[in-house]
Amino acid sequence: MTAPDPKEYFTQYLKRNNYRITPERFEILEAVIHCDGHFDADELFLRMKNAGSKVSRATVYNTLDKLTECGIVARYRFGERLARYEIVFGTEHHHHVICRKCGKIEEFVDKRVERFARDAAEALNYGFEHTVMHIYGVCRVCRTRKET
Amino acid sequence: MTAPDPKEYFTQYLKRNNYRITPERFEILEAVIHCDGHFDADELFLRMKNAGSKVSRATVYNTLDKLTECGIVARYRFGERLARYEIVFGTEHHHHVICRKCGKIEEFVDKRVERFARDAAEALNYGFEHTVMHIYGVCRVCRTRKET
DNA sequence: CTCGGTGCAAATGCTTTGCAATGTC
DNA sequence: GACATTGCAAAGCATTTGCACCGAG
Repeated sequence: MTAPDPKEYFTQYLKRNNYRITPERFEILEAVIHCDGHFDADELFLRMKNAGSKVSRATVYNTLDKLTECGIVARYRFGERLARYEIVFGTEHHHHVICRKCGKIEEFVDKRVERFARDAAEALNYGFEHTVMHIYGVCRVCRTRKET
Repeated sequence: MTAPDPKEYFTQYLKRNNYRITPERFEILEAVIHCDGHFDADELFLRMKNAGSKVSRATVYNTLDKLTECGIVARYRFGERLARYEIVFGTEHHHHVICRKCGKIEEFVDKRVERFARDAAEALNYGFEHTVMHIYGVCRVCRTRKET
């Protein structure tokens, strides 16, 4: 059901929408594939720059938009101003638990979340697309340091 | 269980944390109480300014932080850079369904969501604080206009 | 050859900060 | 009186944009 390879999938997506196939776009996709966990746009840009890439910040932002549009990566806002990204191509749909003290983010998968979301969307007559659930709390480590 | 009046509650909160009781803070709380639905910081600032208030933007931001900390208002990021706020004092805990085309935001209450979030947090050994669920879809109106 | 894409730097927009003046405790 | 809070303007930060050049189709 999902294409076997994100590069292949991205190529199809670009063609289907009459976007151009450029080396920069694939260089960025390659870098994204090698990120694990969450990353932000500037972090990705700097990592690529340090690795000798010549792509510009603007192109990184532009390409992350395209990758988000086609569902290869997901964009999150964890109550911050900056956007965080994550590859979701070929992975199971999951949600996040965030520590309000140290910012650590953990993931969990539970099919029920999507069911709730779908029910709510239908009840309000929306065509469901996707849902984001963030759970905020304080992790075990931060709770044992007992200040504030 | 909740205090009867947000002003009273805010006063207690400020005292408890050795923050000062200033007229600006209560002027802002008053304005927040008269907002219905979601609003952003600048919108609130401008509304107050037009109504003749002398409070500064900085104080509006500062006070919204305090109101968020003590749970009188909630701060959301609906995938945008700006933060949106809403009074939640004395209201039922609810979630949001957002139209990806026109940006309309509707609310829904589902007790299962919070129960579920609590379980998930505990399973990962987090002290649960709160949860945010955003559901993205396309509203009835936007679906009937059938272009992209 | 035509436009969409790129790199750069400057601009934008939301939010925060520095600092001197003010007002709460 | 001490020090948190205020107002103002300037700074900050993530992101977007304008524009001249480049290269994919």
